[in-house]
Amino acid sequence: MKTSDRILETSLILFNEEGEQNVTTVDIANEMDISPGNLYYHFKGKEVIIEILFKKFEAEMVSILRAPAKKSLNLEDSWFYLYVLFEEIHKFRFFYLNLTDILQRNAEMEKRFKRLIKLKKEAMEAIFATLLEMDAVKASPAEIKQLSDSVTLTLIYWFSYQSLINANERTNIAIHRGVYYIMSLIGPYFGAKQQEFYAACQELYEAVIQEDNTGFS
Amino acid sequence: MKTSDRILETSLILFNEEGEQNVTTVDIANEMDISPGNLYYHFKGKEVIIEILFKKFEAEMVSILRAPAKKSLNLEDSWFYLYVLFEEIHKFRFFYLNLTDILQRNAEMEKRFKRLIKLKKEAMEAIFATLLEMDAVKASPAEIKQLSDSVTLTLIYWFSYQSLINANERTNIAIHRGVYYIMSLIGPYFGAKQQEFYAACQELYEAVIQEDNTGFS
DNA sequence: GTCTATATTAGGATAGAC
DNA sequence: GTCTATCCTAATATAGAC
Repeated sequence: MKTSDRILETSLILFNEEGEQNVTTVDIANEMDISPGNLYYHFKGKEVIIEILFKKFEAEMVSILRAPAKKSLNLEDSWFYLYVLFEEIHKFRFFYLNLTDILQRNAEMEKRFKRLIKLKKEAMEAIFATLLEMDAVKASPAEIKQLSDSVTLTLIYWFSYQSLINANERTNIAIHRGVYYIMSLIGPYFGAKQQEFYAACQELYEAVIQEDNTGFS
Repeated sequence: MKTSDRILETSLILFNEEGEQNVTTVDIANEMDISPGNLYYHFKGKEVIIEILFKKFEAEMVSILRAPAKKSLNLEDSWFYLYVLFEEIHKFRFFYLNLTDILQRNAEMEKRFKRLIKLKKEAMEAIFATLLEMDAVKASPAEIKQLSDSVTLTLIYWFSYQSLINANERTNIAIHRGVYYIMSLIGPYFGAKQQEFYAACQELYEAVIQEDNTGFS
């Protein structure tokens, strides 16, 4: 594995674990057992590393977000899709945990991140449009807008919120909780048949959290 | 006005406007036309200033959050109460815009902030309990828990979210949007009569935002 | 209480040998 | 490509005169 790739990988791990602000270029170099000088040979500095990590994240996220527009998702697909989204965000969570600060420092990244949010909202609207067509969900256009907004907000801040409410909880559980939280935002708008699905998910959710907590998953 | 008070006041303003991390002790001193040395005569450093500001915020917030437990709020009161909460949070928004970082640096503050969130959630549950009793809202205990959670999350991250979605918007509008957003979370659980109130609020909301945008408010 | 001047430190960054 | 040694800068903090 090339040193430059290892730098990116190590940076991402450290940023996620310690918080971007608490990780210096020297920390990254130490973790890898290379010299700081070597790190600077590969990248101009920390800011550049962050930018490259952002571009990776952006590329992955865009390809995920384009999916619902291409192919209609049914209720089960949509549910699974939320897991994919949460996992992607968790993979680059350092970014979300210090959003204000990171974006304040980099106007270009700010612009692109905001575009990403717009995409997110549009993906949600596309999903709801499909669910509406299938009569899985019953809601007015205004309610759809509102729901998409709620889901988007939740996706952005879920892990921050969890670290306040359920600190040090396992990733899987945090994600389960997130998916279930979003489900219950949509709950009131489900059709009669989907209410059953929702209730089933509720049971599943309780079970999974129970299981995860006992450490047997 | 005493210098030490002016330091606190100026710090709060600068923190809110520029972001805490972008404001140094020298910046604060410059803004006040005093020397950095003078600032350090009054406070050991920036961290201490932040702690004192937090304690002020905490005291104000606790007294606000205790209100619903003491006195039952009807629907109109609850709506007004949200404004009060949003305004208080906005007054100390620098804190919320860099939560992860600030709390990471100060374990004591982290503990107390988390306690504050718990209080917030309890206040919400108290409100919903009252609305439930008055038949203004119809929801299961699980749904009440979920709603309180949603409202709490929204209160914490609303201004962060707004700065991503509607940057540089006027405070009043951001707060109106926030209150309306929360209303629409509760919307599906309103009783028939309250639906009317909700619809009226919706119109009011549109009007106020229109008015504010034209600059005539 | 307030100032000026200066010390300390940490993090970011570069030069030049190997 | 990698290392060692060193520099630069910004932010924090203190000493001592007034």
